[in-house]
Amino acid sequence: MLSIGDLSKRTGVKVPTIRYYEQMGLIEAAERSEGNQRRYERNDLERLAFIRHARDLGLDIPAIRELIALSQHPDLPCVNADRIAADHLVAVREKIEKLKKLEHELERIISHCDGHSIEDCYVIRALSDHGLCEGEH
Amino acid sequence: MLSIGDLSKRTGVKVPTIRYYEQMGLIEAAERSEGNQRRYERNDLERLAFIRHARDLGLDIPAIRELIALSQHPDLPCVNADRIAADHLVAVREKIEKLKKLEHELERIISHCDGHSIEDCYVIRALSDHGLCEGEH
DNA sequence: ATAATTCCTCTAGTGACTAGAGCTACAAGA
DNA sequence: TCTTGTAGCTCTAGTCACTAGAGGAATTAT
Ligand SMILES: [Zn+2]
Ligand SMILES: [Zn+2]
Ligand SMILES: [Zn+2]
Ligand SMILES: [Zn+2]
Repeated sequence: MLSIGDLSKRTGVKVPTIRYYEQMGLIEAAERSEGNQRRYERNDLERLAFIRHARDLGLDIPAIRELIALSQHPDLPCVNADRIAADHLVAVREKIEKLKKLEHELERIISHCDGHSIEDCYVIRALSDHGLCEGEH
Repeated sequence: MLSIGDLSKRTGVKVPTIRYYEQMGLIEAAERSEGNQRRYERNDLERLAFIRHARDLGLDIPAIRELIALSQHPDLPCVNADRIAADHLVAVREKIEKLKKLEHELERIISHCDGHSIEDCYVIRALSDHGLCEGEH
């Protein structure tokens, strides 16, 4: 039987975050000690590691909730789980694309400034006028 | 004299967002009509376009506030403005790096699943065990 | 004059936590 | 056994950059 602090140390998930996940329905409400403190078992540890890993990979809470639900029906086909991952990959790629455009534009803007007065500053001028940009954002 | 709705249409910034920018101190409190409605002039339009463009480039509100303050001292050297842009570029690059790692890991995970049952699903297995990952996140 | 639209302020909600207040439970040492 | 210190509990509010909605007033068009 682990306290919430033990669980936290072993998974690297902070104590308030564990309580938050319980509130969000990712973790079942834990058993309680006589003094009303949460007590966890080994499978809670696995569940929490799963959640943490999914979060580290950028999945949001509704997606994780769905994956947990799916993982409890081992006989079902896994298309839905695969789709969640694939959709997330698409979203990640879109973010990368947007950020690359920003990176490109920022590089260009910064390199065009000679670093003298604000009056001539290309950074300020570029911000004032999107017409100076190469692409859209 | 423009109403807040006119300003919104010409800049593409939504009406509540304009009021929010005023509250955040990015725009000076506008003059009011007899009936207490905001009335804007041409230079408010430029200011708002500046803010919008800076936001589109991903700058946050404190950074924009600082850039606006700087832009009102044309004789000062522009190192601080350039630094804000450069710092932002660094942050953008860091985000891109993180997302590329995620992209790589997600691609790998998805391609390893044969798409049969949940029991064998590589997506679920990979989420359960970071040891199956190639990198850190 | 009336109706339709726009405007006002204020509050609360978003996502995924984090911080803090005020209180209680538990574990270890004297 | 008592005491102290750490860890736990609940509840509220704050983060960021907005967005949505309520309830009412002003403006514009017909
Ligand atoms: Zn400059
Ligand atoms: Zn631009
Ligand atoms: Zn699968
Ligand atoms: Zn991993």
